[in-house]
Amino acid sequence: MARRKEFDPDQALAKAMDVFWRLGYENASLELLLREMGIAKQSLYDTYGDKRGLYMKALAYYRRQTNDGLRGLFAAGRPVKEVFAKLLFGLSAESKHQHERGCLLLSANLERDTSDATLAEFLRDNQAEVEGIFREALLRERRAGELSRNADTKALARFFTVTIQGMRAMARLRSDRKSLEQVARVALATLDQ
Amino acid sequence: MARRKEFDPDQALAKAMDVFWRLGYENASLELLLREMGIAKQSLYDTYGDKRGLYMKALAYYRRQTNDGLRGLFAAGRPVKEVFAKLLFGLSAESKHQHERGCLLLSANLERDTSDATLAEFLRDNQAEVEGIFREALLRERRAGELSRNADTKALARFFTVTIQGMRAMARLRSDRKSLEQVARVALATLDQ
DNA sequence: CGCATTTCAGACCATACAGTCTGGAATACC
DNA sequence: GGTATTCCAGACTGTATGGTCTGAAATGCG
Repeated sequence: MARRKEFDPDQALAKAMDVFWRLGYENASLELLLREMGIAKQSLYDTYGDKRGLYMKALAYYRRQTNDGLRGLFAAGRPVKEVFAKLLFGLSAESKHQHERGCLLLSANLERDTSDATLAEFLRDNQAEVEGIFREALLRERRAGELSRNADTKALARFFTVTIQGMRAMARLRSDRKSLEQVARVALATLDQ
Repeated sequence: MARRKEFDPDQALAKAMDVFWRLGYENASLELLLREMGIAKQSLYDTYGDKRGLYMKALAYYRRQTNDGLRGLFAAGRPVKEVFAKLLFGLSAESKHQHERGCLLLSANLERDTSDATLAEFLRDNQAEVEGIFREALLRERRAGELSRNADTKALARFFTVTIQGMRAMARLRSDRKSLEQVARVALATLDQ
């Protein structure tokens, strides 16, 4: 029988995610990844395949974490507008450091080679998932009569995923809470029709 | 005296911009740049400094072109909402190829190293410029009484720069005209208050 | 025409980096 | 305790890439 791994694959993956998040795929050198993960090169290749495999696993990890968080926010049964407000104002109030990191998946989308079909599919799927979370919450609210009967829940869900991405892009450049909150207020007003 | 350049620096720059636009900074190899620009390596270094210099000049070129276009759109004196509609629906109707290319400056923002102060400053400046164009148009409209007296022009201007960036991010992934138009409609509704 | 100067072309160099190989250490089972 | 198996560490390799150097060609002015 063999000896056990000396590191926790999930914990090391979290570290790798952190590096990719800070630096992007290209600028995250294997050397730095290994140092931050605290494992040997061979262990990385044994456990995650190659750099690309590690990257994809890190993206999946991030996605799961983020979307579970979203589901938690909307599950509480609070008014949807309140939850969106919490989301957008929460984003606005993040630290400069967090603003600069932005969203790992948004960065992945914009730095990716457009011919990378696997990654594109993964990101498309994620976008659909997020839209689905938003849409279900909006539908619940509409059924409960809290939202206008003819509100277009699909359009609104898409609109908010787009708005969040736009805000993340802006925040990465200009970590200015006031400006972000201005945008948030305008966006939230679309729910009062 | 010396001989003249055998190529048009501006035309070659446009070609370089095209390459960066398609592939991003990292993936645009010097070899490909030279091939597409149709010049020799030494000429590139003589004319543009180095790869980074060429990149920055290409970004500036793109910015000038894009923002001149924006100014032209808003200058015509048509109702601002109509112009924003033209902008957002125009974006929605672009080809898949155009959607995949997205916005060079948005990509630059998201693939950049966060410690790159020069590039950050350039992009911040551009964002302010775009917001300024939007804001002036909104102010004109408000003075003319076409827009609610207490409309927050600064907030609206920011909101639309954010929306466009979000839509560009989404379009890069999912070139789906209908979805984009849904988002555009929700966003445009913020102007009817 | 001839010279000074700049451009062009491509060989050349240094470096960074992903990925592989090798040898030794640790560990679980017999 | 011995042995098979897996892990760890780091040397090594091949390659791609940005950037420099050298020499030759072109060109404008005197």
